[in-house]
Amino acid sequence: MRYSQMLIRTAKEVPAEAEVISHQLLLRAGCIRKLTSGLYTYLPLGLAALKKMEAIVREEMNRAGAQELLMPMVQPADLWEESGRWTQYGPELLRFQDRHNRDYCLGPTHEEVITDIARRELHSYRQLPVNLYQIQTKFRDEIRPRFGLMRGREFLMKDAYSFDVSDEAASQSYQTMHNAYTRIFQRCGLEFRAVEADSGSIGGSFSHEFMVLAETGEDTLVTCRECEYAANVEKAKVVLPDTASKTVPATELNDCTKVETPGTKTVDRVAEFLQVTAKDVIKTMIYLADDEPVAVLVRGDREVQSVKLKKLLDANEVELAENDTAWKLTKLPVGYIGPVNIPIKMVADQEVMTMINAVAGANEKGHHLTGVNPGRDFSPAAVGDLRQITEMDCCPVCKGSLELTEGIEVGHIFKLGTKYSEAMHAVYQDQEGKEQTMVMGCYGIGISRVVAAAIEQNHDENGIIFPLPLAPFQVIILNLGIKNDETCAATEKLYQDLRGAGLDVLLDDRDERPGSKFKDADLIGIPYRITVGKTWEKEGKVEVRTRRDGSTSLLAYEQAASTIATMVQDELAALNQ
RNA sequence: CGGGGCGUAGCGCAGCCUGGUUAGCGUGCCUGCCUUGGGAGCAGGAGGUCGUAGGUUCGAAUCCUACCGCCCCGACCA
Repeated sequence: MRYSQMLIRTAKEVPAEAEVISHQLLLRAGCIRKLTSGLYTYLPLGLAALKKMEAIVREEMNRAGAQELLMPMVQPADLWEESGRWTQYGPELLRFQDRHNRDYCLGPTHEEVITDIARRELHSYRQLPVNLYQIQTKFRDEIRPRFGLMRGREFLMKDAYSFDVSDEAASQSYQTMHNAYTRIFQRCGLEFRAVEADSGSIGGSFSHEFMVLAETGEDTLVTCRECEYAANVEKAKVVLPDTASKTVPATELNDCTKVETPGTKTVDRVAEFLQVTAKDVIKTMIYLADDEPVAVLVRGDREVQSVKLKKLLDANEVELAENDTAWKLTKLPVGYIGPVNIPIKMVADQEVMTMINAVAGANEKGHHLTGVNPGRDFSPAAVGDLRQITEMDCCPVCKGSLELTEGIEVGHIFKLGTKYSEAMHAVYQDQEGKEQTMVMGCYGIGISRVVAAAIEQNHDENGIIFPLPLAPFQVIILNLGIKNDETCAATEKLYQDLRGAGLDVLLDDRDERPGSKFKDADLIGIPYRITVGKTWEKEGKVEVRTRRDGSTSLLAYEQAASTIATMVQDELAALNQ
């Protein structure tokens, strides 16, 4: 491609609307333009990167034995009613009607449609296993789209669905996809982790998220320094140290006593007032679980992990109640709520049950209780792992030390089980001719989000640093002697030679000053830059510069094309192990 | 859906409080000269329903009302 003919408009200034770096750089580099909130046009340069990612995914999915198909983006409501999700799915599902007043939605995901295909097309165990995938635009009406391509409403996704004869076979399919995903992100040249994850509203029994490590990630993951354990904090299991389960003789238990604690609405204030630590206080918070108030107990220095809470309560939605809401619903004094004789449903983090002679709210304004002992003074309706894991906790697998990192979720794989196949009657006949329900899995990759994540992870003050496999162009040639016919001929030949070698090349043949060309080349993040200018005129040499580390070397013009072609091919091959 | 902020040239902004020439600056764009290894310089030029609708007024980008759009916060807390 010739720069002079390509639609690339770069900008020096940072658009006011962009918050995160990938969004800023994608706009500045002329990769995307916003149409409206959460909706973006991919300009030629951005599309080129997107296509690179798409190709890698397609190649690896095919290698793993999956077959590509393409499903409609518009889906009829009746399929969603069959699965139960028409009512279950929230306002993220964009619903609308056609001219006949029939209900439809824009597909945020395609379980219903694929299961419909499966039940129509797959009837025998001989046809299984099958893994079908598509690369499609999805629409999710996010509450608050933000961060450009990271959380748009419309985005490009690869979604795959596997159908198996049994749970064991489904596990095999799951593992195949786990391996394929690992290869995909390795090939992209991204630093990533596969972590154990909560399976969320899609349902199912087991799932992993693939996280690109970047400071701006919306997710926090925990990894073990000693073993392979890695999990999303929403899921990461807290194990209590053995010492926590010791039994205490009844004589060491104090009586439960009410004390006056004016003006101590926070844990820290109470602890200070009563000369204890936050670890001695039971924190009681009022959550709304599907609009029902629930008291949640954690130790004073801990934080509730709402995803864990949601799971324990088997609720669709949990949120912390606003102060006045809590008061309206429970008539309990916020700041002085405690577990003893509490009139509403109560659940507790496992750790709370090991506390001895604790401090807790007395359910009376300005008063707390001391000498509170779980079991004797209160009994929660349920006890479980409810709190957020910390770096002070130990690995649930090997007891090693843990590290917390930020990550961007770019892939998610689920073992779905029979949730959809049962609801929608996707069955096959086994060897005995008996009807069996298919066991499903589903596997997504946010193609457009990977592009954003790649930039979040790979950039500097000068702009994007595209990893070679995702770069819209692998090489950019700068013609700095645009007025010199010989220089033009030389860049032209280099351009043709590199293209002949199978590389994606951008030839900057614009009549611009050198400074602009250097700046643009840096900003759009092309991994290799070849400069043909004075040094070529004088010595017959061209300069090759690596975008990532800025290292340069001079090559004899005659060797340049073959040398660079080899560099690019070697680098790609190394990632493609 | 609540709270806050912002809508003025492609982009970044000033002007608005205190209404009054032809609405301005930087950048980008066009033309010419000059320059050519890290976003040069000079000269000339094009480009605006001041988000939309209504109101107040002799007069509205400016004051009032409604609507629309965009951005940020509302996700570590008892």
